[in-house]
Amino acid sequence: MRFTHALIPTLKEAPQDATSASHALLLRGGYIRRLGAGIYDFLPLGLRVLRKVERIVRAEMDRAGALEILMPVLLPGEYYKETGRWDLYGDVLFRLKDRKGGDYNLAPTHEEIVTDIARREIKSWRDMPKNLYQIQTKFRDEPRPRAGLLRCREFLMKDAYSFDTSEEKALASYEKMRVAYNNIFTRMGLKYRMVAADSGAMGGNTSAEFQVLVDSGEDAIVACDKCDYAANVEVAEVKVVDPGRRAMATTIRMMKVHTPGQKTIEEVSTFLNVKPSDTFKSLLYVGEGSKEVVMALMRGDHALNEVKLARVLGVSSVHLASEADVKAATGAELGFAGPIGFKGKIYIDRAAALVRNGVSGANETDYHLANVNHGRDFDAEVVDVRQAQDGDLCPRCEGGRLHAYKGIEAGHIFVLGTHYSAKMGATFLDEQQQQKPVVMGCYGIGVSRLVATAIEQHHDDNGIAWPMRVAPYHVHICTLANDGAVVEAAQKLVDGLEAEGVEVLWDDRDERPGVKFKDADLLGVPLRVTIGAKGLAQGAVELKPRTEKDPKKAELVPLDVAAKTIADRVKSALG
RNA sequence: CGGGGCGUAGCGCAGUCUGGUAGCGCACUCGGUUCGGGACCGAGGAGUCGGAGGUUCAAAUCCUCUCGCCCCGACCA
Repeated sequence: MRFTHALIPTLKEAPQDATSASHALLLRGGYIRRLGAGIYDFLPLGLRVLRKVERIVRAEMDRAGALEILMPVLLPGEYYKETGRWDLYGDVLFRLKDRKGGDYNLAPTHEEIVTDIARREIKSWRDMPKNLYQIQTKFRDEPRPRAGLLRCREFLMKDAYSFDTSEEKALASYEKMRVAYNNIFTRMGLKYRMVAADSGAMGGNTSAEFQVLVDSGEDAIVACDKCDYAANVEVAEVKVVDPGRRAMATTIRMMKVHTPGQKTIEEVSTFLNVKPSDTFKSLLYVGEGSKEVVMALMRGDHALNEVKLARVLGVSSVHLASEADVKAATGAELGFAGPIGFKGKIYIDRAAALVRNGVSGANETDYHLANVNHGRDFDAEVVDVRQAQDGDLCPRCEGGRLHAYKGIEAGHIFVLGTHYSAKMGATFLDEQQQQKPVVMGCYGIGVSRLVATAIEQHHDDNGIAWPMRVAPYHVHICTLANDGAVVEAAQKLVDGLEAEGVEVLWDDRDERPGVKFKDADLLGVPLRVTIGAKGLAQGAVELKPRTEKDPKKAELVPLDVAAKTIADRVKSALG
């Protein structure tokens, strides 16, 4: 493709509202344009990348035995009403009416629709296992679309659904998808971890997320450096470590200390010259739908995991008590809450329960208590509500340590069980002629999100650096002059490469070299070939991988073998 | 939904406080000189100042309403 025939509107400056790297580079490189909040046009280059991601996903799904279908985006409202998600989904669901006033919604996901297919077409145990998938647009009226393609209101997703006769068989289908997903992320050239995840509102039990590791990621995950344990911090297990101070005398008298204005753990521990791990952090929480303020006591240097606390309380979610509630519950300003004298229910984290002679708030403004001991000075229910953090011992192996990573969720696989099939009457007859609900699994990959994710992981100050398999073109040729020899050499190389199946972008614009190099770096095609008088004088073209930072490090490739050499380089990168 | 910010040419911005007939850089068009990491000179084209209403002799600027967008939080199969 000649640059002058293409539509690649690059920008020197990123639009001001693009804050993430992928968003800014996709806009600057002329890959996408914004049409509205969370709604984007894919320009030719962007579509090429999207199609490449799709191709990889499709190939692995097909290889895993899944069958591609296409379900509509415009859905009669009855299906979501049938499972209750018409209401459950709330404002995230795009709803509309047809001319007769009938309810419709745009598909945010397709469990209902695929389950409808199953209940009509899958009748016998002989019909399973089956796995149906599609690559289709999804619509979600997100509370807050952001970061370009990372969180859109309209986006492209691959969603697959497995149907089995039993929980065990469903696990086998799930396992197949796990393998396929690993293949997909590996083929895309991404660094990722499969992590244990919260199943959330999907229902079901077994689930794992595929997190692409990038510093700008929104999800916090921990992974062991020794074994394969990895989890979203929302669900990460923690190992209780006995600080070895249990034997320490607990006979030291508790005493009140004046700590004017010292509110945070850091301030208090510095002020009293004690380690944060020898203090208690008293957090006041309110469960969803409750008015009761409860106290969660953490070791000073530990963080609380709200998902775990919600589970302990048996509620869907928890939130920190308001400042007014804290004052009412403790009779003190924020920062001086403590277990002693607290009227409400107290939960203490397992690690905090081991603290000896610790410091806690006194429930009195400007005062703390020293030499506080659980069991001696106050009672509390011992629970696990701690959030895993970097450096923790691995809960699964001996000696491994957890490291914290930031990730972007690019895929999620679930065993759904019979949640939808039971509700919608998707049943089959088993060998004993028993009518049973099919056991389902669902497996999603954010295809358009993956485009952005790949950039988040593969870019530098100058632009994108695509992995070969998802790059819009394999080779970017920059001709530095419009004279006969250069153009002739370029045309020959383009022909030679294309004959080998290599995708070539030829910057034939009448621009200065600097402009072409800057744009080449911005677009991020993996291999750049420079053809100019300098190289041609030596009978060669210059080859430079996008990832090579030093502009002088180009490799001279003799003209007569250039097509073959470069094509081989591309093929080896494509595997 | 709570908090903050922004809407002026395709992009980045100034002008708004203190009302006086819209400007800069890049991009674009034409002419010329250049040509190995975002060249230079000259001449141009391009704007309902987000929208509606109001105040005023006069509104990008002041007032009211409204729409949109971004960020933080809440939320996120």
